[in-house]
Amino acid sequence: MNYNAHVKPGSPDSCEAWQLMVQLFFAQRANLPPLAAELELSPAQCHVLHLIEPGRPIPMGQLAETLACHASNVTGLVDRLESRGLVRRRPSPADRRVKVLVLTQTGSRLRTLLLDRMTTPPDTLGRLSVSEQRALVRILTRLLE
Amino acid sequence: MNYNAHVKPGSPDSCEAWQLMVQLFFAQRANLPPLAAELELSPAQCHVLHLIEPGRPIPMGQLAETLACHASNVTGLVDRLESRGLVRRRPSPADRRVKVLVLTQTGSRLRTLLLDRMTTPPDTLGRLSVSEQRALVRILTRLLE
DNA sequence: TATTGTTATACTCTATAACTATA
DNA sequence: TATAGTTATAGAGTATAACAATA
Repeated sequence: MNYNAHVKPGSPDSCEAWQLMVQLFFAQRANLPPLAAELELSPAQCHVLHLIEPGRPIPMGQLAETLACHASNVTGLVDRLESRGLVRRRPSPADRRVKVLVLTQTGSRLRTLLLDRMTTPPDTLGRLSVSEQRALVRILTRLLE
Repeated sequence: MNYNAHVKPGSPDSCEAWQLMVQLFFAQRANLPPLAAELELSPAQCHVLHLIEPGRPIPMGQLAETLACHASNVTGLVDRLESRGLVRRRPSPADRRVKVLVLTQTGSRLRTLLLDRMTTPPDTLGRLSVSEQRALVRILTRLLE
């Protein structure tokens, strides 16, 4: 029998840190629906809007891959965003099978509003010292590499 | 005209830190469905399982509040978890309108498995120094207060 | 009367399978 | 043949409104 079967990789400190991250993730998960509803968006639509950067068309397939969902979902998701005038499908010049997504001006404005609301830090973050806030920025930057 | 209407509260550093957090949140949002599918759970069911701690019965209404969703969702969510033998509804002794949720032994084991997988830190976290990992633990702890 | 949870309904999200157009 | 996206279908997640049981 392999007694190491359930030994988790990672140092004790990194495990402890990630446990706290998971707490934050679930808290944020509950946070998104009400925030999205204020903008008359669903959480999934927020995710899509977050991923389409202004001036950076993205193929639908790449969106499906980043969302880790089936391509058929993206069709409906984009249908609804397009019917609201937030995004547009454009044929890709390189490969006529591919459709790329671009934000409309309305979509771009709503995206800015969304990100502005989402990235407003909670009060607890303001209670950290400036040096702690900078340490957090440095650490998170490396986590996202 | 109020030119401060769109000025975001929080120091520049805390805003920058929270922008990075939002990046992590969306990355994790895409991460959950495949992880949940391995355990034959949905993301929402994972959230519920995370919130029901073993030996700590929780009223359905409180679950709805923490999930920030309507009470009627919890009915269906719990229906499916109960039909799989993961949780049980129990009448509350204090108020007969209230039903509290408890994990079954199977549910408790699956919850442990879920949290174990979710809290396994990504490789990028292991690349931080031990002192950085400890700083992160200290900071996240205060964020969650 | 107010509150907890359920039911009925409608819409969105999601995966699977079959399809169309293009490569 | 293989790939990108769509359509059809079914099940899960979600909100609203009406309801039953209890407070």
